[in-house]
Amino acid sequence: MARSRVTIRDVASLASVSHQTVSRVINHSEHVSPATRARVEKAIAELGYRPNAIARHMARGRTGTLACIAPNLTDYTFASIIDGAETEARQHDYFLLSASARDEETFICLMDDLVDSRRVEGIMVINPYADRRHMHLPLDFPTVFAGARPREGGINSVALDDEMVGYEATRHLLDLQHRDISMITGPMSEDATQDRCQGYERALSEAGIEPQSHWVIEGDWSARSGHDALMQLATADRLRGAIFAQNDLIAAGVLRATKDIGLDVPHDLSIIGVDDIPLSAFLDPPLATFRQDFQLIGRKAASLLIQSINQSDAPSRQLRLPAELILRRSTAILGSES
Amino acid sequence: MARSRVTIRDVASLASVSHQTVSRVINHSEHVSPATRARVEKAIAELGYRPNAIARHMARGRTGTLACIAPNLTDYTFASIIDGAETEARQHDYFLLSASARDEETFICLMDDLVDSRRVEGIMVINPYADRRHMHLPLDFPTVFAGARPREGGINSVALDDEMVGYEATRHLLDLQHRDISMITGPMSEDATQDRCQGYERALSEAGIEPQSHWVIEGDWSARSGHDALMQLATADRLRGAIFAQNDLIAAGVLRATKDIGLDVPHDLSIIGVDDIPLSAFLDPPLATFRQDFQLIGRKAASLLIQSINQSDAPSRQLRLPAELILRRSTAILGSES
DNA sequence: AGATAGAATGTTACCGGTCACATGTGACCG
DNA sequence: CGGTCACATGTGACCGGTAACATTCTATCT
Repeated sequence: MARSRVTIRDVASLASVSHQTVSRVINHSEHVSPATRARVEKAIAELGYRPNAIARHMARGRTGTLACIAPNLTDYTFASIIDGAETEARQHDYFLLSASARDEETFICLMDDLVDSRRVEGIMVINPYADRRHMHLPLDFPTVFAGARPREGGINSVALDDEMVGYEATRHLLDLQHRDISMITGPMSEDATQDRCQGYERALSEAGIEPQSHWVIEGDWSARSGHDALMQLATADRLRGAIFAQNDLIAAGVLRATKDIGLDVPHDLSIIGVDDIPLSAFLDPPLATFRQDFQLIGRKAASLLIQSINQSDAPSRQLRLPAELILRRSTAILGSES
Repeated sequence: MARSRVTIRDVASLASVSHQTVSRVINHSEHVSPATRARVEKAIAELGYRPNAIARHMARGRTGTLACIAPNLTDYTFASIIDGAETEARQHDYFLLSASARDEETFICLMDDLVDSRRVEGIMVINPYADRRHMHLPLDFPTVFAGARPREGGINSVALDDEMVGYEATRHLLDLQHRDISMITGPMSEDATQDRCQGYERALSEAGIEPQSHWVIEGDWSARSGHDALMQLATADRLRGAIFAQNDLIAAGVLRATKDIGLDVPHDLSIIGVDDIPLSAFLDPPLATFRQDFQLIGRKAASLLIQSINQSDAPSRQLRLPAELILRRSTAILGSES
């Protein structure tokens, strides 16, 4: 292929200048006379020269690449964060290399291949507490957590204010007169889950309600787990009032299950989720939820990461973003006619 | 940070060998005596040496990186393909750099930054006909299309057999005695859309049914477009029998709309989709659909790409994958009681 | 024993840029 | 008119590996 094996020295000799002058031209340096610049640019065009990114990285000692590591790339929330991060990164002339690390072992390998071999300048970790992967994070390496707050200080992070969302979701149900509010959670090992639980408990106790332990069922963020949890509540005859599903997939599973056992939402049961995934508005009934701006989380995370690469002494920052309540037909005042 | 600025020469001098010998050790070359190897390995461990990937790329003239370009990274189908590709790539010691190119201009920039500057060894393009982006593909550069067949020969591709799926989806509805089969499509500019249309028409004509032009409504793969299309059919009083939605999002929108106008699925209307996205089983009613194995598409695409990088004379291949019919409650025999 | 093959190891150039510094040139100054 | 300065340009080393070839050493063969 014609696609260039042309080097800076080829251009130099065609333009009868030194390779350094060509370098100056392609880097838009001052100190090049207009005449020379024109001559070099002509030569570049003539040969179809394009600077070799790898060689440049080699010489400059930086790679212009960030890595984003998530448990998988298909989860809508992860993918949106990555998408936002990628957009932001490219605006700062960085590329984003995304990798999925299903398990701890894969994560370790990735750290080795990406960080230790200096292929990337910084890493963004989505869901760092999925397992013990956070134990294998490199020290003193630019890092940002996206979608989760760090357990220890010193790490940049951008995340939803989970406690607040848990609080507000519960508050919303309380405002609708509900007193019997179950919750279906994500994995208890994750901080987002626990924080949302805390918000839930705070709202309940503020309302003078003693949280019942059997109101809380642990799920795993999947629709299937939501479905199963509702069935469990139904067979235990503990199904009444309202349900706070810690994400929309769980809520979707719950909705599905209500159909299966002939329950009317919101008349018999109010349901609220978190995330506002694209299908939430199309479920039956359309799902009330808290909208997270995942793209924004990704963009902010990337921008924080790039900042900490450029000035390593920058203090680390933990950003917490609010969520927006999206009212839809899955919640209603207790006892209201549908 | 301690994280290595250690070079191969540092290791060499500590182990009292030449840097070349160290290179041999880290590349598992033969021709290194066990004693020397042990000494070098000890030095490597002692210094915490890790080979610099960039320098290696520089010297070897290859980057070990592939690029995957999609209109966005959030669409479930795209993300799954990417996820599969990433997994496969890593098994072959490649990294996958994923980038989203919302528009043609971004796509051109990406080609420049990734291909012309030789940052990647091959590119995988998802949805190459989203706009005129395919016009800007590099010639003579390892390329594979994922999820779309190429319009001209010579390009590797892995895609669903869209014509077949269109045929079989329609066939399924015909088998249920339906004669009035509308279709809501993706953008007509995309080949997948057109191929599914062809399958639809073939099935109808084989059944001796003259396709009515008003049976076909163009959507854009979104749930919103499905919803709107159904409303359009309803107001035109052309709503009966069955609907073939060219993807599950459209189908989800259709289902939502049926609720809004008080239609019972499948009693009043049978609906079938394509993709089997995770929520399809949780819609109401659960959506009958054709399951695509997106992960597989991604894996095969990556593997094809890597093949064509390693032997540039390899003939290009166009793979077409089948889809599996997943029967759920959204279709029924015409006139059956629900 | 000398020739010879083959393994083990070293030497040097090279990948394609950038960096630090040296040099050349003309304008301007007193 | 010599000296200084700013700007334009060139030179060579260097980034950290790998490739190609050279060299040394040992074992085998005639």
